[in-house]
Amino acid sequence: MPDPKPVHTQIPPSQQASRFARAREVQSRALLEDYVELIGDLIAAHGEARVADLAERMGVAHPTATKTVARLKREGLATARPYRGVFLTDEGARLADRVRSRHRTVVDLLIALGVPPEHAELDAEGIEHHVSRRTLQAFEDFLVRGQARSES
Amino acid sequence: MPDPKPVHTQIPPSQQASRFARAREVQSRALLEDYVELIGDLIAAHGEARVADLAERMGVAHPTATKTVARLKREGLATARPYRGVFLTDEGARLADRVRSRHRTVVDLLIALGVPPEHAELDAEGIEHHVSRRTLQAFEDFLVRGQARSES
DNA sequence: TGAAAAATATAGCCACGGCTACATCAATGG
DNA sequence: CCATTGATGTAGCCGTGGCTATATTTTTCA
Repeated sequence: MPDPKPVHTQIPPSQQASRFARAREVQSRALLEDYVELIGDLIAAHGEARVADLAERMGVAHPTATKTVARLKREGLATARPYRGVFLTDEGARLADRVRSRHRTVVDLLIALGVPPEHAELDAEGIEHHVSRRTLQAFEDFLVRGQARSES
Repeated sequence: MPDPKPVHTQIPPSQQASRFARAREVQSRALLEDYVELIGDLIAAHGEARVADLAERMGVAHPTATKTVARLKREGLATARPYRGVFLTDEGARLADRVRSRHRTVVDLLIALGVPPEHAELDAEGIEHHVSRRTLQAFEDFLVRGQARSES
């Protein structure tokens, strides 16, 4: 039975607005993060990232992938020459590492909480982008605590 | 030091694509969920939900709120007559309850993991929409376990 | 009561992220 | 070696979700 208490109206409107604003801002970065991570993975696995592979793995048509790559270039995260593969800038590579690490932490946390692994992957794909540094730290601390306990 | 192992390329492309597809699908529902919850809160607090209040609390201009309300009507979640307030259909009200309850669970979980409350609210606003039934259940079970321990 | 103010609606713009259809380039193999 | 095929790029459409500017309706109060 859900508690009908109007949680949201108990805080100042401006504060609530800024929460939503942040969520929107995160959302606009999420796609770039996913692409950057995927590009990094493909380069590590095959030495290059082709637009066709990006499209297939993202589950979109290739013009969509091309467009997003253009945006990555605009944002200084990737480089690409026509009909050649896509590569990451230093900044893009750093972002890819952070994203990959955060992704793993989120998945590990969900699994530690009892979510089945495949399910954890599914949910993590959306959740991860909204996990701030501070929250990520809390996740890592929790995982370390759990590990210490299981080792004792 | 981030582990360079290409997690993402170790699974079949089609499976990876469906994860992203799901995340996109969730995203398209997220805004509706936020509005429905907010409308429910405003009605509970003030007896009605005005477009101006929705806009202020969502942190958008009011034409944006009007447009979203139109979409809520199309989706059968809300009703509204011009220059009158916005109200929820039965389906909208049920959704609002589910969303509100899930929101609280996510916030409680984050706090239980050591995230400062205000920070928990901030991150939860984005995370909650991606928490599936299965994962939500795991969160609730974890919270119950923690409560049982603190009571003993 | 009727004019000013506030709330709401409408029109039209933009960027993003999907898509299909079509054009162009590159790689392969007959 | 060049023609076909596959990969990539380009054009142009759509819906969403922002915005500003302007019209309209409702409310308020002098």
